[in-house]
Amino acid sequence: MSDSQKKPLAFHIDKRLDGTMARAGRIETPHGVIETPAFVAVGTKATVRALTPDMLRDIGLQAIISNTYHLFMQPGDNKMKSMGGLHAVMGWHGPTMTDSGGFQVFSLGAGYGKNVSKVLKDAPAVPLLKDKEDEEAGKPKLVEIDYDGAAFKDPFSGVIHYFTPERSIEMQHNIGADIIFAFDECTSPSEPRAYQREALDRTHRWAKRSLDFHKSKPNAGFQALFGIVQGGRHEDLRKESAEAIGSMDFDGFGIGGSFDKDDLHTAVKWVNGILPEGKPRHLLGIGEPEDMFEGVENGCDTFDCVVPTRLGRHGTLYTKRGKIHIGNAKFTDDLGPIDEGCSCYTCRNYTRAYVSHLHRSHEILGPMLSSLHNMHFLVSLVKKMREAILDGTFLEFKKDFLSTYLS
RNA sequence: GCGCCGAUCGGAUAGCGGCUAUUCCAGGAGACUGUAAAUCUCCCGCCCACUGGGCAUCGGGGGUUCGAGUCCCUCUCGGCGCA
Repeated sequence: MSDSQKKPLAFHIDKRLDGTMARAGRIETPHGVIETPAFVAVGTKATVRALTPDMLRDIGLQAIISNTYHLFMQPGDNKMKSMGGLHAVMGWHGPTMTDSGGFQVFSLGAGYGKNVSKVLKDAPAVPLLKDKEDEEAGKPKLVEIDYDGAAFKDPFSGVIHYFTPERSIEMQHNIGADIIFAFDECTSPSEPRAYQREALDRTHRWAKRSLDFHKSKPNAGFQALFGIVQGGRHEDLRKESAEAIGSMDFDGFGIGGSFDKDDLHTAVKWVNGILPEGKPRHLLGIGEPEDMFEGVENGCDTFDCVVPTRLGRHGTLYTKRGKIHIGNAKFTDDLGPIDEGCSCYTCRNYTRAYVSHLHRSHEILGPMLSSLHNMHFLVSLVKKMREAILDGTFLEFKKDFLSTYLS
């Protein structure tokens, strides 16, 4: 096999779960295997906040996803390349991914300065449109989107940087992750259908351009490119996107954009019913336990989310009985572990009272121990989903876990 | 003893005649889903028929004024200076 034909990634399905779309598999990358389903840690600026690679490896984390936009801004994609690439600078020698910067089209654009999440809870469509008008009148955006790409304004220097699909892929080649993503437009859930329609065409054009550019470079031999399905909360757009993106020669797929909390599973099912079965599917930015159960059951293989580290830094910790605010007064005398029966470093060595004290006194170890616990919780949870698929008990596991967790 | 400063919500502060007394910290609670996030929001004198309203309040007392945390007098306490 010549270099140009060499595959940067292989995906094997070990087991499918009857009656569902769930599967357990293995993604083979140049830096190792990801056993799926798997939770991927978000390491935006080439660091998983407050956690070292050793800590991450010890809890069984398999892969880290970094961000092209943020690494371009600082320290620069060329600098990343000259420093030896993502794996070398981070000291993480396992599989890696980079997001294309498409999410920042949303978070720094339509979502800039607003209280809008990509996952909508109890979302009525009408008030959102009103909010949109109010917001548009006031705050400036940091992103302007056009046919070819998106112009990002550096919030500190005011300098404008123009991202095109080709530029995003070039930067991701410089950064050097094992799996990279096509440049897409992540739309705000508050955008009307007409806008979602328009943005979807743009995302599809950009996907093709990302793919063409990628395939023209030798990096295609050792970096895998995933295309991203969009379409918001609309069934026809989601299906159309899955058809369009799924028919292109990507190594795998990302499912992005905004969802309704209540029927995330439906949206995922529409898409995964169409995407080719033999390629991995990554559900972008989704990471709450209940959402990942739905994602796995409906055919997603990998997930990433900021939630374990962000919540950890902010003092919200996962337990089998739901989330707790460790800084609350009621925990200051609690000599139990964060989560009864948890085997993580934090729970093996420290009490709720101590972790509470660390947060209340703003000690850096508080966010560290909390992020570690949360990451262990989610990584282990998805790993258990994998085991439950392999031994055929996934649906029971899901029921048991959620009945306690959501009570 | 004399003189000069100062005393504001648990702590630190703003306020220099005009309506609901500022901000920070501490305290209480909440939010967070491809990270502009070690961030952000709300509460923090008392009471109620709590999308509002009532009553207090700026060391104590008295005064000037339509109106005083703000001006005057006095007392108490603290700091500094002089004896």
